[in-house]
Amino acid sequence: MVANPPVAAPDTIDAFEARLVEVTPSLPKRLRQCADYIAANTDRIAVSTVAELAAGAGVPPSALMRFCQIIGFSGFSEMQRLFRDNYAQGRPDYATRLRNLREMGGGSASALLAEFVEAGRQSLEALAREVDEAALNIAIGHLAKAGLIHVAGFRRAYPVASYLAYAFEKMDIPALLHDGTGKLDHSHALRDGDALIAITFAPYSSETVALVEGAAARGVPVVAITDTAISPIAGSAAALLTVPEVDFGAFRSLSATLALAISLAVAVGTARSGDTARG
Amino acid sequence: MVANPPVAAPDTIDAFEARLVEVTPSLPKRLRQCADYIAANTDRIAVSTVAELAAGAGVPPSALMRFCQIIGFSGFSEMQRLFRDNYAQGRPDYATRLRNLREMGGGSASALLAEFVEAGRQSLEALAREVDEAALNIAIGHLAKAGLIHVAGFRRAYPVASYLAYAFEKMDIPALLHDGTGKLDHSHALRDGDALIAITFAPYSSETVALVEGAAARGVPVVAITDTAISPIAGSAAALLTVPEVDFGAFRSLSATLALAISLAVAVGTARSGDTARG
DNA sequence: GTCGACATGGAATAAATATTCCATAGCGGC
DNA sequence: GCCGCTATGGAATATTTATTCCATGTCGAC
Repeated sequence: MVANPPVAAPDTIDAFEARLVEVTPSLPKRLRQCADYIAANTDRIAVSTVAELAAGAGVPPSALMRFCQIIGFSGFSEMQRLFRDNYAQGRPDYATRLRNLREMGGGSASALLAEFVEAGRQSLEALAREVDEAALNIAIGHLAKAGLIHVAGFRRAYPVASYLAYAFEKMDIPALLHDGTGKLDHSHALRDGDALIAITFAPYSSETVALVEGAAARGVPVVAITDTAISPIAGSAAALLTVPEVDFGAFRSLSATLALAISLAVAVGTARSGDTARG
Repeated sequence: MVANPPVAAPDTIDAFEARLVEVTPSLPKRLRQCADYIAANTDRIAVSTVAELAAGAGVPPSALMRFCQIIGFSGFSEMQRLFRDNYAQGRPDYATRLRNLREMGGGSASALLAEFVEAGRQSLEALAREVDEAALNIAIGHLAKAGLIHVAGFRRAYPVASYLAYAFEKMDIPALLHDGTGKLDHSHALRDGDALIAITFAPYSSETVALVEGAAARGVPVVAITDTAISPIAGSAAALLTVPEVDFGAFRSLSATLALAISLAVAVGTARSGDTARG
């Protein structure tokens, strides 16, 4: 066979589909089957083997290999890589980003900004997709009927905590920000009927963990805003809200965390003013 | 090793997470790293190799294998099969999900969250489009050579200010957060060679405006992060960074402001460490 | 009907990937 | 400080999976 004209491999899903449409009409039977099956099952490419897809299409593996090459890939693996990379909605190509951060000398500040904007955007989208609505409603329930809402978050969680405290204050909801000023221990301020919102991300601050455990031990409900279900504060939480935030080493965008926090605050405000109006 | 008690391999994602939560606390260092990374990246399991995940977690592949077995799987492949099988249920794309959340109705937390997420996203996109690169570079220039960086922002700008202070601290850059604790006036701390980052939005806090004017009068360069070019601090600023933040209700998302702030901080950190290395 | 060009399937091979095993390092109890 | 345990990293091996190659089949042109 003469070498194909050097068709570049598609580097986006859109390019892939365009190429698929382009070549399909001229394909012989078996390759046509491949094209049809692949077109109808693009979502399986990332998680299947050649053998599985070939079986699904009703062709031998070698036919599928030829198909991949006709599309422009060197083989199946290259095609699969395209789909796997694109699947990682929420954190595409972490390695590239870290490199961008390191190579700031070469890049401009606005390139750096673009990276953080992108990280924030993806964090927000992931939050919308993955938010646990049930947990959110449970959290609101606890906070709406709390006497005093304690808010705790240190280090990188502190901006979130302070924003929550600000929002509660604006809405005339009794809230106390545990900020560690003067190394005072505010934990004695927790009383029956109160509630605690704790925000912490790995590496988890020991103050926050201790406060959460103290609250849980006293029966004060804890709303935990954290990164994973295995966070040390997850076990003590009455409502566990995990935030899928894209993280560059030390710096997380906080976009998703803040969006969740402010939604929570406003929902609590609404619930409370409803109660007040009614009562 | 004696055979483990026959722990059945989790057969759903939920069972997997439950098992993860159960075993994590008793895990030694390396295996804990596996658990943490896996918990934070469950979505990558289906499309990654052992080697990739192990690298992400910062452990050798054999550690990750042990981890899989502790969870109850025969090995990595079995764990991956669970995630690949569950992968098919295509996640709704962002637009669809957003619509679903919004349709939850007026006061619901989900609907609020959808609005705040969308506000944040639009703010970020607007920032990427409209950022004043020249001003950003000027700001970085001033901050990179400042002796001490003062950070001021009150009320709703305070989360941004505190995040900046945190970021600077992480990078060993001398910075002082003017937080108004104890109503002390830190303005006497401004010295020649310092710089000030001031963040304020309408209605502009008088403390911030006063601090900016004081700094400008002494020749201390001011980096202003604000909402419009007619902000009261715009006139005194050496570098004016306006952030097109979309408000929803009474609260601003801060997503764009934080993205800008963290970019600024990292750029300054890079510029400074470059100078140090060179000097 | 024969020839040639292309398509096809399957088996052989190459490559990637998972998995096991073992030597050693670290840590706690004595 | 020594002993025994567990954790660990890396290299060897097994397994799976992708890829190539070739013998055979199919179809159309003459």
